Amino acid sequence: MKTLSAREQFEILSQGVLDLVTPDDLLAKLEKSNQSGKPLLIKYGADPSRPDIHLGHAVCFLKMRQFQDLGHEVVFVIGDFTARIGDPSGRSAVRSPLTKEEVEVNARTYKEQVDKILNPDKTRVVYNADWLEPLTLREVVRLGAQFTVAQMLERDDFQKRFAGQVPIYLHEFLYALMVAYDSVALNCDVEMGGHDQLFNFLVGRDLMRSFGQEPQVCLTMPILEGTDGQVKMSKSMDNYIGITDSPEQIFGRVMSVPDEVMGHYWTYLNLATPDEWAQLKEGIDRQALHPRSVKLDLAQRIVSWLHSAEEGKHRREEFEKVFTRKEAPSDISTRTVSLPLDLASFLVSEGLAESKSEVRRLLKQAGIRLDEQPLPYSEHPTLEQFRDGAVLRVGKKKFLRLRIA
RNA sequence: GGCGAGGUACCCAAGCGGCCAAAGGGGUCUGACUGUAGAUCAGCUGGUGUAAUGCCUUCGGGGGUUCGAAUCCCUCCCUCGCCA
Repeated sequence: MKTLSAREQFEILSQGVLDLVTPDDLLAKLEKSNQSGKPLLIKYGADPSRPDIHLGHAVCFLKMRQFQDLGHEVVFVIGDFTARIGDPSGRSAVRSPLTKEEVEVNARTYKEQVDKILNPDKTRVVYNADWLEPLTLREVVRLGAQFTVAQMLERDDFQKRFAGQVPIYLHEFLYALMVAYDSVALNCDVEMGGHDQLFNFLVGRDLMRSFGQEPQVCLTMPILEGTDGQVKMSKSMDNYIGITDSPEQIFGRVMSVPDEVMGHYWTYLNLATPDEWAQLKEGIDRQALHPRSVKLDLAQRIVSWLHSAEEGKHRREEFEKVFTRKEAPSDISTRTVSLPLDLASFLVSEGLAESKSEVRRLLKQAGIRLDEQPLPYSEHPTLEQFRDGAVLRVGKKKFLRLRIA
């Protein structure tokens, strides 16, 4: 595999990248690696407090996979030290510290998910507590002396919070230093992540230099918007598509992505080259292609990738059946009930509604249907009689088949 | 340490003794229209339900005043700013 020249590798690796600091450094490192036969070390910092990996992360992982396919090695740095301190990095909510056990469980989950995309043989997992824990205060202070407060405040997130009078804790500055020190401890060649991590990466670059190491190349990938098309994909915004989500979920979520950002899903996730996407886009623009069908293709591709081609095909058929032709899905779970049925309690216990009040609300708005007939509102909704095997539908997406005991 | 401004529901934010389960945005959810998208329009958005100006939980925590407190008082905790 590793027959490509440094220049050829560079061409592949620099594709789709958002920041590359600096291209020359990367090329030089690739050349050196080619000569010595020693693979480059690609660092990726993983946050063990959030073990759910979604398509936003996948953008980076796909790039890392390319590195691996060219013979290089990926190191996952599990930020267990950081997680056990509790890191508010960015988000307004200060995260609560995790126990050692929680970190371990999360790290394992993390690895399992990552293996869906990366080559497990070329993926190493390390824990940053291994080198951060033994640091003495003296050493920490010396790290701090490498940077000024003004430098730290350069970070966009800090700036915003400072201006918005939102607290910034002192240890958040240390957090950037710790991430940087990880690079020193590993003496890595490349650090990868989302664009929002660029600041931390650059700190790492500086710090490595002051430790007399060859500074790392900082490589960031564009940030994939969440399914709302507004802000970056993240669990906390609930706009994410998890790579271990069910095929049905993935398909539905992809379809809910606004057209405007669909191109990012195609290109960032390597499902189409920029040229290929431009063609699709052009087809949509002159109405030769329906945007819905392009999105259906996208959803099918993503499900096929994360699950299987059969699943992708099946999900597409199901989707068209349920939402285009308004039929019930073929695989609805079935409940056997006895009459008369107290609808409110039933829906709550089945998890189809949050509370009985919500059931009443839904009824008032004609949001609950039995065999596609909206059920009328009543204070105590009760089903006296219905067809055996009737389909109960709550809102758009929740279905349940009812059998009479 | 001193002075000042704040802490309200999922988020932002009004309220400053009863008409407050708490205005207004945003978001979620439902319906219409659609391409399960977006935009638009309409509605809903604490729980319970003997259906009601009911009961329970909710305006940072605790205590108090009052027939009655998100609103007044005391105390504690937290955040922001200025000065040191």
